Amino acid sequence: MREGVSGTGRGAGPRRSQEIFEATLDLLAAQGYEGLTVEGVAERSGVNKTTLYRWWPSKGALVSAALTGAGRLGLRVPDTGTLRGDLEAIVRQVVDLLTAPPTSAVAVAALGAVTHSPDLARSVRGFFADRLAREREVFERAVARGELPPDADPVLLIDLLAGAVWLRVVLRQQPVEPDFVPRAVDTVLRGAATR
Amino acid sequence: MREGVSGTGRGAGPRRSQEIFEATLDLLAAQGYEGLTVEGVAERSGVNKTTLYRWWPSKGALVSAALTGAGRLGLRVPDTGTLRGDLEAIVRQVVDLLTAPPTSAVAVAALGAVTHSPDLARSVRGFFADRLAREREVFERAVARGELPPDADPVLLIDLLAGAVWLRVVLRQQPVEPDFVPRAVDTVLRGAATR
Amino acid sequence: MREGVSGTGRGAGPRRSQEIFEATLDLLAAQGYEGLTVEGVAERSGVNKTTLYRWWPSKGALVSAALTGAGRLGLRVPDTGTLRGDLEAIVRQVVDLLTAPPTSAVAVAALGAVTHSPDLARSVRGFFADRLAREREVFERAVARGELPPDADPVLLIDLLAGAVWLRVVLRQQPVEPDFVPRAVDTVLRGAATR
Amino acid sequence: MREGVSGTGRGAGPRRSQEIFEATLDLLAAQGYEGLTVEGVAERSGVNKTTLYRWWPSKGALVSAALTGAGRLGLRVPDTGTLRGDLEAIVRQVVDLLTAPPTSAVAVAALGAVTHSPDLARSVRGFFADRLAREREVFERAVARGELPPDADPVLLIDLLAGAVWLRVVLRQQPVEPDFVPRAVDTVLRGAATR
DNA sequence: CCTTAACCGAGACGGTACGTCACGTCTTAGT
DNA sequence: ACTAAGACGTGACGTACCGTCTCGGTTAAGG
Repeated sequence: MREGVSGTGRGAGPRRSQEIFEATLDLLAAQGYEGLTVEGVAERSGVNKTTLYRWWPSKGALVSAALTGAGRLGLRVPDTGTLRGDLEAIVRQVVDLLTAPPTSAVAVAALGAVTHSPDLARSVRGFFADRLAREREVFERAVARGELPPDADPVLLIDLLAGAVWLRVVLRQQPVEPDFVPRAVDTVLRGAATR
Repeated sequence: MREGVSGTGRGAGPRRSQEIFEATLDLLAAQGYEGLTVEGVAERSGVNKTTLYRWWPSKGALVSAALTGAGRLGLRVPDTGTLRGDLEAIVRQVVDLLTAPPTSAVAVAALGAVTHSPDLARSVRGFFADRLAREREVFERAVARGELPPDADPVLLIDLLAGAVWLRVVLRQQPVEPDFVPRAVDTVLRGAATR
Repeated sequence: MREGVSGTGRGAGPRRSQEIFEATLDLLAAQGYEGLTVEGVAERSGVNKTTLYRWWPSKGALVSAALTGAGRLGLRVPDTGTLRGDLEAIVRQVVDLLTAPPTSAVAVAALGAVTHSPDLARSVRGFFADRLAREREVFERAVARGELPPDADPVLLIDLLAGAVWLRVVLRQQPVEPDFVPRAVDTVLRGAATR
Repeated sequence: MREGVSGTGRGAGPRRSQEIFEATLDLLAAQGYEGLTVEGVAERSGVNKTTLYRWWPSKGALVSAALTGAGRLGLRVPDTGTLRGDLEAIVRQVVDLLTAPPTSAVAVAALGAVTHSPDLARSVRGFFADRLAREREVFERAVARGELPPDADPVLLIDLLAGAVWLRVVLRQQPVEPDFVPRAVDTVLRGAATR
């Protein structure tokens, strides 16, 4: 008896999805998006190359599925009692995501490959939309507490903060000093609050 | 500055550098970084593949040289009389750089390829350092005018603003609404000024 | 005639044998032996690939069965009253078999594939044995009529004539001129009769 | 010293043509035409697969070149003093070609693959044309000796004899008895001479 | 009519080879 | 001094069929 709905795969994916996803992300982390090959994933995951192509038409689609299906890159929504605390926590998470192994390699490679694969781009859009949706409650709490005017734009704040981290870490490749997080949050927060 | 001594190539480049650079950037714009091939550049620029390899060891190095050598992607430092005006001009330039053809394709491709090529990464770091150096005067004028406390951090402000644009345009791939620029500048500026 | 006992399949063959055989021969004629694929036959005959493999272990076996089971490639034994006339009729039939559409494609492909499949080779051997057995009566009549010495070797005569056709049509790929048949028969016949 | 015109290959072929041709024919003999793979030839000849494709667009073209370029399958034109003797020698050569290892496997495979590859077919046509041209002198001598009427058709005679051998050996796969050769020659010769 | 055994469809899979593309290296010769 | 021409080994691409397996239906014969 194959308990539950359907056992191994719920009709959407090969039998060894897990091994495949893990192999994909491992290799992505190790060699970057360009260095990632479908053959490599096949070999490492013990699956035949044709099986991969049967399910995903391109490298981008495979990586995209691996990111979604393997559940790394999660966001824990903080609740520290103050908007400042919450934002600092969020920004710190972003910094960690992009700099702390082992996630960083995957995250940077995946996000950086947005320009290379429409499939991946779609997936990344979804990733951000999801994040934003979940971060929204932080701002709702802040508005309820009176820390933020009701017409403040959470998306803008997050874009500013997360964008700064990306620019610094990935594009300018400059280390993030310890006081970067509070200073960034402080600047943005004042601007938003004194509206 | 390449004027002076020799015209064509002063010992540091093949004879048809210009054609090569243009072919490189054209193809980069047309097909992205991954789709760009050395063979393609050779063919389009009418130069032999061997010649390219003689001068640049990798695709990244070639693109990097092309970006520097062809002088696209320039920044005009504004002077509108107010910090707000200057920042808005700068941010608008960034938005244009990433969204307005024909530069946008090159810029996005090149910056997005930072994760793929150390050579390119170095080049991009230089690009940003150069930009920041030239933008500095905007902030000096603002301090002189009293619009900004002397201990404000220009780099942080630029990172926030430019990073937000990148995140929105490239990673989240959401169109930039008309009022994005003033709103972003306003938020950051208040935060910085009320320090 | 397969009526009688069971109609569809009397335990020796899949239910849709006819469709399968026809698909096989059609594809054989259209694309040659090498171009013929089991998957193609499956698709065209509306039968599952597994079913084909359940009944025939190889392409050769399938083609072989198709040739036997579909009853194309028949030989009508002539009786013109003279050995010369009979032989000319037989040779002409061979020429037609190898050159006149639509049978020619199947015949050439099948016979030519003898070198590729033991199964097919066996089948072809049977085909020739059958032909020879039925042609034998032509020679018996000729002996009875005194046109041929009783120790003449019919097999040799047929080999010479049919072989010449094959060599010319398939190996040398030269068109068969109108007077080829009488000239060939004449040569062989004189040789045999003057023994 | 690379004597003469151009050394290894006279502009028509890769550097290791010989190894390639030999590998091709060996594998052809060992596994037949269908079993022959380009990758196999590449591996065995120590040459890369792409190199093979650079020079020959298909398996047929490769085999064809190998047959021509390696000079196996030669014909020695006999001169025994009588037409009968010459023809018997020729037919025996044909029998040997098709039955005696190691040539037989190559010959049968190559000739049998005529139905599979236009390239090969062309090559085989050339092979036969060449043979016929060289065999012609046998018949000229016979005419000069008065053994054959001047209007006899050598091509027909050869087609009859060689065709019979092919039919028997390859298609009917029946062993060639010792007296087959003289009997076949005798039959054909009487027919031709009593013209 | 109902069972039961033979037959079939579907879908996934590991595997081999295909023919192609671009890589980066090398040699030879030419300008 | 620089370049053209072009052969080559190499790795990966994405595809086509191969032949096999498992599972869950369908048929249709025969009690």
